[in-house]
Amino acid sequence: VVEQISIDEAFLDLSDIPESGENLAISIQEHIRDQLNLPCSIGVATNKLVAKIATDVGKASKRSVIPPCAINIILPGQEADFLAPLPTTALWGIGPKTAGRLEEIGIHTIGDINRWPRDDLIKRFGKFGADLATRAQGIDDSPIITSHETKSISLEVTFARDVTDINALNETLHKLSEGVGRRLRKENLTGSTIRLKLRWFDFTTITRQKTLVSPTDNDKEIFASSKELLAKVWHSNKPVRLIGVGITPIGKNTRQLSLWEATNKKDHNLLEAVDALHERYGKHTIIRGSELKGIKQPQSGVKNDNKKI
DNA sequence: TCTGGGGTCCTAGGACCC
DNA sequence: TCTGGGGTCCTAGGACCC
Repeated sequence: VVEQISIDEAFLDLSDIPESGENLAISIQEHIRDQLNLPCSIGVATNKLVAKIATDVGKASKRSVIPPCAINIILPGQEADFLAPLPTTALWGIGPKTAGRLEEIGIHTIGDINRWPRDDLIKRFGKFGADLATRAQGIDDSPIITSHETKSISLEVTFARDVTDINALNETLHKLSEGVGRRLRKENLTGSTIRLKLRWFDFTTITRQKTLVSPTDNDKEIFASSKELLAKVWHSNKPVRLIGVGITPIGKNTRQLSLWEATNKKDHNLLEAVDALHERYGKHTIIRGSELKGIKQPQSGVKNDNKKI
């Protein structure tokens, strides 16, 4: 039973395998080295929380050796003792802000959390405080989750130089909207809330969102909404550093009948055909002319691309 | 330590409905 | 017509993770 948690990390539930955790860890590490020629670190414990931290601690302790290939095993019953001396930030969910708040009341290590009255943690941090108290003891009964649904899709870019030109911003928005639409269709998903993200030149960041009447996977609709949101917040004297488009919440593509069904279907088929061309021959194979009205044609790639239709 | 490009989850306020 | 309670949805932002 495997839960992938990022591009290069996973939880494995080995409880039904008779072999010892240590032997399994050694053989997994060997296989990865032999077959992929890659280093990896492994933590073995009775739950995900402790296994993850065991990996981090093991990896850090072998940092001088390159590359780190640690195996760190925490025996049942040793969880709290293992965690006690570690800084609070070793715990999932404690970042710089929360660590700062804990420091203020004299909590520096996970052991300190453990000694602190649970009720007071709850008073200060709410539900999160209760969680903290439990996890500081090394208790975690969260299950291994083998599949997860996509909950949102977003794309964003940071400009090399801050942008004030609304046409340039719209052009970027258009490309991002296409990218988001493409991913939706690829995963056979639709979303109903379009979110615009803007980072101004001074690094302040805002988001603006709009919920559609019905879910979509259509570039045009995503672009229209994000463009509308941008128009509401854009100031000619406020340079933009980053712009992004996202969609949420996500549902399975249950194409519902609507008054515009015929148009919708045609549009959808067209987009899927374009997706297929892009996938097969590259991004500039085909460009939608009608949507580029009033928007400068993208410069990159077009010049040397004789496949453009 | 910071930046960048993804994500997730939580909170809080407001609108709206019954 | 007004008040109050409860629930849901939407919006915006923040903290955190890899």
